[in-house]
Amino acid sequence: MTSTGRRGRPGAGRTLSEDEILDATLSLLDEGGVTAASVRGIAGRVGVAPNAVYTYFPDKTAVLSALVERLLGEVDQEALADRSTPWRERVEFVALELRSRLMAHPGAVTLMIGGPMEGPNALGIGERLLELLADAGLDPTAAARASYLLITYVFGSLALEVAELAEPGPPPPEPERVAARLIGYSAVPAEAFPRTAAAADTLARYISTEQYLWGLRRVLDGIDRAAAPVSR
Amino acid sequence: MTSTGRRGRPGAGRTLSEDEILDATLSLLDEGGVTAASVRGIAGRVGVAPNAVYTYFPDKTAVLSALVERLLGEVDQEALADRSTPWRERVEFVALELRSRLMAHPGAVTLMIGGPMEGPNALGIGERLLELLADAGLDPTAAARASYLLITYVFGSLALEVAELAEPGPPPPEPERVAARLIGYSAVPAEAFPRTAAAADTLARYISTEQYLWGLRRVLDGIDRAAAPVSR
DNA sequence: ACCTGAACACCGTTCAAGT
DNA sequence: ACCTGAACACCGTTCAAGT
Repeated sequence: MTSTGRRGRPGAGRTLSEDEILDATLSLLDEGGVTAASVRGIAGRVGVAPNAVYTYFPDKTAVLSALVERLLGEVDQEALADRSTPWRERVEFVALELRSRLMAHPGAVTLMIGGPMEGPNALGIGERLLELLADAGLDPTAAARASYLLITYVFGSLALEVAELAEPGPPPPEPERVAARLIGYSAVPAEAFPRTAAAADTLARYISTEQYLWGLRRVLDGIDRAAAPVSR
Repeated sequence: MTSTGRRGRPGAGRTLSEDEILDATLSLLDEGGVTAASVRGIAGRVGVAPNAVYTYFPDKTAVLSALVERLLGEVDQEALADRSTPWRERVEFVALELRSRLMAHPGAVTLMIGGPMEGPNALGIGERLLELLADAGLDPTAAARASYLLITYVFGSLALEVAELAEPGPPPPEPERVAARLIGYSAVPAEAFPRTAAAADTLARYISTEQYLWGLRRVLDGIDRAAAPVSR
């Protein structure tokens, strides 16, 4: 086949692309977690010497930041900006979308909270959020604070949810139980921590999508109350 | 001086203690960030061969987990359990305490969210939180969810706050500006993201302790509303 | 311009050997 | 029981050399 074969390199011109490197990085991340996404591993997967990666990216963190930006590009910013639906619904929709897209790549969540998100996609989402909160009646100061609160909640939730799977090899197939295990699902001594044991049981029964939405709605309630301090 | 000198080892018996290893780990974490807290670095600091660490801990993650547990032990659980003060004030007090104690060791925050917190101190704090939420009138299911929400908020906030400093060498001395920088303080193109640029300005002006408390109070408002769905 | 081989300064962990 | 030296299988990154 006349595909872009790695063999028989034509003496000049690039045999790779930034996107191919990001593809390889993401697949390694999914298969083996954060530790598997090494420069040497990436190079090996695309069939190139380790240092060839540095032709495309200045260093490893640049590769990972670019990957984060690409994943954030999948978020539907128009849904966030659509004034025909109530602002709370828009937040809930995008929060759920962000969760499902990112939990498909648990290793990437660790990367997101590990560094600042300052690419155009990250800034775009933040900007839409601020517009939306203005729609909700918040003054600019409250909107700034509320947007930061929402970002904190969403990424904090995902970080805690992912923490349990972060450790060995490929991620286990039951992300729903994570929230429960985080507060000690497996082996909580019920004598010493009776309420914790019962709570772990509760959170194990309710799937974590429900928990995620419940928390988000409490946050939105709090923002709502701040938005209308007089009219009620 | 007849201090516990590392030289002239007495042929038998331990020259170290778990606590000495944790002290060394914490100081390395504070001085050089997460990457500086290596097994070889720890061993070097306590004056021992790298593999001697494995006499005291099974592996590196065990060292880090023990350190996390020790830091959580500094939290005043009695303040959380003290029924003579209103439940919201108790949460705010401990949330502020947790923030000041952990932001003194930014590298440790990364460790906390990186893995499950399941030591006795972590479980103890969770248990006190559940008791407190029962005091607030929440049924066990709502209390389980609210406690998870509060944990998410506190550690999510700290994780985002610390993300900016995580990168090189010793942490910069201005943790107050971090929140602002996180959403692009440094170089937000105001033409493309006008609200973000203005919000960054807002968050830069208000110190992040205020932002932290503002968010916490929105969360508490939301929980409060869930606690009393009928009586108002 | 892009890729390679070789090297540098690191990792965490294991193992056989010494006391 | 505790520590050491040496080794193994890795890292990210740099540099001189080749096309």
